[in-house]
Amino acid sequence: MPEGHVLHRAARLQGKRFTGHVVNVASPQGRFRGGAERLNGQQLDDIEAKGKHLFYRFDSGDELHIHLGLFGKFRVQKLPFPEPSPNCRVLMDTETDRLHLAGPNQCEVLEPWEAEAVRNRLGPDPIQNRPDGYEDFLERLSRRSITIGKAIMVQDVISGIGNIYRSELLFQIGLSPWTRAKDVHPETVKQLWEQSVLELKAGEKIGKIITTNPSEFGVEKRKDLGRWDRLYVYKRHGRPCRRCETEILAADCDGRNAWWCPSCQPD
DNA sequence: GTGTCATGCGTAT
DNA sequence: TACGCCTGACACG
Repeated sequence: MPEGHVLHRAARLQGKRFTGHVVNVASPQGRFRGGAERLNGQQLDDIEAKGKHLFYRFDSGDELHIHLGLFGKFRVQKLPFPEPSPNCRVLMDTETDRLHLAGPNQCEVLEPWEAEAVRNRLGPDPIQNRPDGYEDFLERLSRRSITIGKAIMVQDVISGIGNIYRSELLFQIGLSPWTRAKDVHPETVKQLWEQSVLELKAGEKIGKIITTNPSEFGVEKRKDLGRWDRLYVYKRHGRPCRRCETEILAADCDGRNAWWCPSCQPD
């Protein structure tokens, strides 16, 4: 169940094992017909993540486009390979390593221009953190007459943020999810962008979403935080705010729950 | 065993 | 706003 940090981490870790190798590609589940055969025997040149999307570039120019959706899961395996699960959509093998993918929302082979179109549609990615990232975000945001809580989940506005980061980032910068996107001051938008860069990069590094500060809990490292001490507001409705003790609220925001502190994040 | 929920997203109404 | 799609973990009987 991935937000952007998971895909960047996957690209980085899989890259170490698979790029530069000629790979065997198969689909035990059989729902990647035409794709597996087309990629089989090609060399994998590069893996790129943007937002929640992954692009595997092969030497013919073909790009394997994967979006995990809510359920998709990668497993990287080493010899001796275990039996693939029946719902395995893609198996990609080198001589020594195997990538096992199950349950993706999207899994398709694209021409380079098609893959480029997917990437161009997406808003700036905080983990890529390109120089024009903030301006691009601000510009895409200012066109939306929706709340900021909705807007940062729209992948065309900013890519990679999911439901956990939405609530956590807005709490961290003290912005109510119910503020209209157009009304957010550019300085606050900048803060939101910079906080996104910080948190998503941290998430990519450790492979977990942890937004709280360990020192607030009397421990040194994030990994020493208890399971329930890692987030400020996500799924903490009815519990006291970690900063001010006010009761955390939850409400549907664009079809999914958002959590916020009404005192730290006033409307 | 069955039911519910989840870090997502596209399409129809 | 509702539903379909993809799967696994967990709570409950």
